Amino acid sequence: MLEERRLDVLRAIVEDFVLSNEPVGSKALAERHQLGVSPATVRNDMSALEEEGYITQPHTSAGRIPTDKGYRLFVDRLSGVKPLSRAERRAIQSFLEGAIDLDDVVRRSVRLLAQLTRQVAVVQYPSLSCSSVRHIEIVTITPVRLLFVLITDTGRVEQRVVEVPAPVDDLIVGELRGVLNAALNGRRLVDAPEAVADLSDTARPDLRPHLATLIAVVMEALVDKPEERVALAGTANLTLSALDFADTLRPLLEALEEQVVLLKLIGEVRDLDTVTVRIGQENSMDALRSTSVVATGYGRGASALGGLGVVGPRRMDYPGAMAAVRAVAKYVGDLLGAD
Amino acid sequence: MLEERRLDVLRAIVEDFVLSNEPVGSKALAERHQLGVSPATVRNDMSALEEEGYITQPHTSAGRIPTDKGYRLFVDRLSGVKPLSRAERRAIQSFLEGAIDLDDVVRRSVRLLAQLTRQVAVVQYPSLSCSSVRHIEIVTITPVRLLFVLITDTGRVEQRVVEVPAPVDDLIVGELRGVLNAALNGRRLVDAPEAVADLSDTARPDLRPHLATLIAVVMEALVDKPEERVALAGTANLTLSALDFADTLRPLLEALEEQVVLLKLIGEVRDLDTVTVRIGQENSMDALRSTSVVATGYGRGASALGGLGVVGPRRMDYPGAMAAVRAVAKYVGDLLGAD
DNA sequence: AATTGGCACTCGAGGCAACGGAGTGCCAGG
DNA sequence: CCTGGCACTCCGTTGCCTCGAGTGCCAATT
Repeated sequence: MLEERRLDVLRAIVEDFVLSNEPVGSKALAERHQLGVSPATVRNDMSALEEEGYITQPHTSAGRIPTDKGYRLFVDRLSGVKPLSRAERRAIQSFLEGAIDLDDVVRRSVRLLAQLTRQVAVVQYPSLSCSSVRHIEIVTITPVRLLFVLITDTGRVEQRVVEVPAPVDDLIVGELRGVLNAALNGRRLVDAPEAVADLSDTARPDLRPHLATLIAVVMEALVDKPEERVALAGTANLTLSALDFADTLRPLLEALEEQVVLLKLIGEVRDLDTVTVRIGQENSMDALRSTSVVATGYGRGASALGGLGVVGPRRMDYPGAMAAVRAVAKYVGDLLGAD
Repeated sequence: MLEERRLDVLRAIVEDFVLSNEPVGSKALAERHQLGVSPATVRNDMSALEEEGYITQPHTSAGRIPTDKGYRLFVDRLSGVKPLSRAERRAIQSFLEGAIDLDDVVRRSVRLLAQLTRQVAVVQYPSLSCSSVRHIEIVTITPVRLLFVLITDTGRVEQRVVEVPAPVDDLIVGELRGVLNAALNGRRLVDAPEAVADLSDTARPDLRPHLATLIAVVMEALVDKPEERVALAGTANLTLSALDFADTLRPLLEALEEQVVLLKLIGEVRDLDTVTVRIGQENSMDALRSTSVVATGYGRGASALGGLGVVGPRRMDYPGAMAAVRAVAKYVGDLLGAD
C-alpha cells in the first residue's frame, strides 16, 4: 500500500527534519520539495504514513517527525548511495596516507570519521584472532611473571603479563621463545592452539613437562582472552546533539567510555561489504536505544579484521554517514590488509 | 586587612556555593554556619570581600558567588587537608591491588579517580625518559622498516616503526639488538644517547658504519620524540556540570580528546609532593580557562614518573579533589615504583 | 569602633492570561 | 483522486503582575 509519492513524502520529511530538528508540516514540505501536489494532498499522505507508523506527531497541531520505523524505511528503500565529494575523498586519502604505524592508522581514521560525519566515531583495532603471528618475544619480569609481546602482521603489538605456576629460568624462556616462534610464525592466532598442541614433544626432553604447562598458560592468555581494543573520537560532537539526547546523554557517555560496550557494539555489525544501520530501539544495548549506529567491517578477503562506525542521534544524515563509513572502511582495510 | 571572620565567611560562601550552585545570601549563611553574628554583619563582610575581589554578584539583589581569586584564597589558606574516609581508602586499595599490568594500573586508577571526585580524570603513563630500559626487541618488517619494541622497568611497552636509510639484513639486526641491549639494559632512557655514543666501535668492524647510522636513527625515534601517553575517564561527569560550562563545553571536550593538550597540562603540574591547583584563568590553555585543574606527580624518589589529576568546573570540591588526587598518586607511585 | 535591627529598594523567578501562528482534520467541489 | 476552504487545536511568546530573597544604608546599641 506504499505508493511512490508517499515514499517521496517520507523522504522529504526525514531530510527536512534531519536538517532542522523541528517537526515538519505539510505546507513547508509542499513548498520546499517539488512534490507537484498541494499541501492538502500531502496532509492525506502524512495521515496515512502516520497510520502505518512511519511518522508521528509530538502533539496535536504540530508537524510530523519520523519514527524509528520511518528512518528504517528511509534507510532501506529511499537513500541512494551518496557518493563522497571530491574534497572528502582527497581528505581521506591525505589524512590516512601519512600513517606509518598501526596506532597511527587507527587514530587517524577514527578522527577522520568523526570529522566527516560530525558524530562520535569508533574504530576497532584489528582483532588478534584474525591476525597472523609475526613474532613472539618473552621477557622475564620475575621468575614467576613473564611478559609476552606478540607482534602481528597488521603491526599490532600486544603485551600480556602471565603468571606461571613454577619459576622459570633463562634457559626455559629461551626454549619457549624458540619453539613458539617456530611453530606460530605466519600462522593465524585462531589456529595457534592446534599448532602448539604437541609442540613440547619436539623440545629437549628434560624441559618438556615444564614447557607443556607454560604453553597452556600462554595460549590461555593470548587466545582465550584476546584483548580487543577500540579507539574513540568526536565525543565533542555530542554537544551538537545535546537536544536529541537530554537525560540519556550521561548514560550514553558512560557507555562510550566502556571498551566492553563498544566492542560488543562493533562485534555485532562488522560484516564486510555491508554497512549496517541500527536505529534507536534496534540496538541491543540500553544506553544506545536513543541513538543510531552506522557501522561496517574492514579487511581484506573473506573475514573482517575489525569493525568501525559512528554513533549519533537517530536524527542523523544516514546517507552521508553510510558513505563515510564505507569509504573509511575501504581505505583502512586496504592499508592494513596490504602490509 | 583580612580578619579571621571574613575568611570564615568566604569559606562558608565557597562551601555553600559548591554544594548548591546558587548564589548564597547573607541570611542563609548566618543560619547554616555557626558564625555567631547576624546577617547584617555578614553583609558588611561580604561587601568588603566583594570590594577586594574575592566574591561577586551575578546581578543586583542576588547572593554572592566566589571569583577565581576567591577560590584561590580558599584553596591557599582555608581548606585543611580533608582526609579520605575509611571507605574511600579501602576502595582505592581494593581497586588498585588487583592490577597486574601497567595498562591495568593506569586504566584502573584513572577510573578510580574519576569516580572518587566525580570529575574528569587524567592519568599519564610513566614517562619513557624517566624509565629504565629492560629490553629492546627489533623485528624486521621490510628491509628498510624496522619495528622497535622497548620494554621499560615500569612495564611499559613502547613500539616504534623506524625507516632506515639503507636495507638491513638479519645479521645486522641481530648485531644491533645485541649491542643495544648490552649497552642500555638497566639504564635510564635519558642517559641512552651518551651510553651508545661510541657503541658501534665495539661491534664487528665491517658492520660499524651501518650500525652507527642505525643507532642514530633509533635514538632519534626513541629519545628525541618520546611518545607520552595519557588515559582519560569520567567525561560523563561533565554532564553534571553542564550548567557551569554552557558554550565552553564543546571546546573543552575537544581539548580533552587531544593527547597533546592533556600532556601539556599534566607536564606543567607534575611536581611530586605538591598538589597543584589551577583555577579558571590561571590555566595556560584557552579551552581550560573555564575549568579548574587539580593535579600532581607520582613516582618514587626525586623525579616524577608521570602526572595525574582531575579537570572540573571551578565550582569544585577542592579539598576533596586534592585529597583524592594525592591519595591516588601515592598508590600509583608505590605500585609503579616498586616493580 | 564594631555589631545589630529596621527599612526601603532592586531584580529575577514564577504564575497567568491573551494572542498569533503553524498545523491538522474534514468536507464539498472539481 | 486531488484541491481549496474552514473550523479547531495547541504551542510558544509576550506582557503583566506578584512574591521573595537579597542588598545597602542608617541609626541605635554595646
